[in-house]
Amino acid sequence: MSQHRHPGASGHTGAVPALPDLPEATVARLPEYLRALHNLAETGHDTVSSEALATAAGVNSAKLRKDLSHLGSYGTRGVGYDVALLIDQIEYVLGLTQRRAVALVGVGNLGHALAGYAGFVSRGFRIAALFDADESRVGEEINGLVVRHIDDLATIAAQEAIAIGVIATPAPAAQSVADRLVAVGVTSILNFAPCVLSVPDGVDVRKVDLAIELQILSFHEHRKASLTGIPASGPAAGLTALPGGLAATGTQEAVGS
Amino acid sequence: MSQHRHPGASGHTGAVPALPDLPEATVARLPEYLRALHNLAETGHDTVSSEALATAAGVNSAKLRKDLSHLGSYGTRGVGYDVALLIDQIEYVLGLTQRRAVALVGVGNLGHALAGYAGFVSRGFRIAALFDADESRVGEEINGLVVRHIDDLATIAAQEAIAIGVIATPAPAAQSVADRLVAVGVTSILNFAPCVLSVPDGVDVRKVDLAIELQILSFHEHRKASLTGIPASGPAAGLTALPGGLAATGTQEAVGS
DNA sequence: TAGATTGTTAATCGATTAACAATC
DNA sequence: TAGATTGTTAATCGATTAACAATC
Repeated sequence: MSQHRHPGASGHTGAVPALPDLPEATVARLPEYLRALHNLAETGHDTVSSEALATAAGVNSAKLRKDLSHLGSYGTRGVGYDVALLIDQIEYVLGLTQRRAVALVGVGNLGHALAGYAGFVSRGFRIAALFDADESRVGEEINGLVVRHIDDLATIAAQEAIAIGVIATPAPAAQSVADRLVAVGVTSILNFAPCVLSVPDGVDVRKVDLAIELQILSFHEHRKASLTGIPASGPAAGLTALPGGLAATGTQEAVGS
Repeated sequence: MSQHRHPGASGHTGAVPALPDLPEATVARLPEYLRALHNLAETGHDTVSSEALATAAGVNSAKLRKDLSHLGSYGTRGVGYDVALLIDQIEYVLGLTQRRAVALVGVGNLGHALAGYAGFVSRGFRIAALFDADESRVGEEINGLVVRHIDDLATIAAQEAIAIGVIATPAPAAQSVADRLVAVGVTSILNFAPCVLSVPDGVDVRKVDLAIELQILSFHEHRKASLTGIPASGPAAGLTALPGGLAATGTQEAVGS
């Protein structure tokens, strides 16, 4: 991840070049492009067309070009995009030129797994501290890190310059944990607890609710069953031919592998 | 979860009433309303206004009323919504009147945690089978279920009427697992592997990528730092006052707790 | 030059929101 | 009836998409 001067920085007065005001939908797709680009780089490609990159990222090429156009113009007409340059660009925009420190709160079932998740480390982050409110878990070592008591959050947050807090506690504890994270200056929270968090302006919260994902899929199962006229309780309904046009959930489109 | 006849079922000819054609954005919010309604029911409320329910679900009331209007009219003007009735309604639409069987493939770090995740069971699902390709993991018992070899998928899928497949394998294995799931009739897949899956029309895929969530937060951290003129590497930037209008990420809005 | 592919335009589509008439 | 709150309308906003001029 080399530092890369941002080209959209015009006559801005701040000490740091302002980032382009990217649409949220674009921001959410940039990490997917980045992942696809790393795959391409590893397989020896140094140039890629919008069509090929779009396929690898599971979007259509018009959307990809539109998204990239918000970053500035980094393609070459008639040729495509330089893979290494585009990686640098996207990593710069996403703020991945520094490895951000993550604090994980709640080392139960899910928290344990997250603490050991290699993808966090390989994609730009550093798990800097683990916390729990349960004394019986404090002191346990997970993946080379010792679990601290949540009361030590302030001390450790200052030491480690925590940029992002991850909440993996039960729902009833989550708001209190969020309040503590905000109090020590954390302005980005990833919440795995199934509840709504109340935070001040300027704090970003993203929520991942595993049961909700299944419930959304359940709706589509139910809908497919009702369309084919097969009773919703019938087994093996999935083997029946379906009318087209149902595949897209807004999450992924079918693409050639 | 009582069976509830769907009111939007007009003169449809199929054996099962057709579901209303809900906007995807609405479908994605219904589970959040359902969770909030269950909380309300548990705390003794039998009626709720759109304003109160919206707050509990982290959306504004206009959006909530609009969403619910797609299901039909279940509120009473001047009074609000009947909590129990609305729970039945939403559970019906989401297809949660039956407990759907889930097959989980990949019992590594994350898969282990998912296999023990209580939220799946408490919110309408049944983990019916665990699979792995690694012989050393086959036979292990997790949460009362024995891990089977992925080659046994066809046999067990037929026995258990698997409705949803969850992929928690490393990325290189995910496409092959998806192909196998589709081959045995699974038409809904939740993918935790960081890669794009190629599936036929009629198969729904939702993707959860934990690193992508952090990268989106990283973008906003980077952006906040650039706006305040504080170098992106400076610690404790979060304690600085920020210009307003930055809180919403499209994922959650600030609400009173 | 001819072929390929980007970056941009403009049309379309879907989602959000405020306001308020309907109505309990 | 008066007050409260829904369901719907219409305006606005943001995202998607196809098409193609620009240009390598």
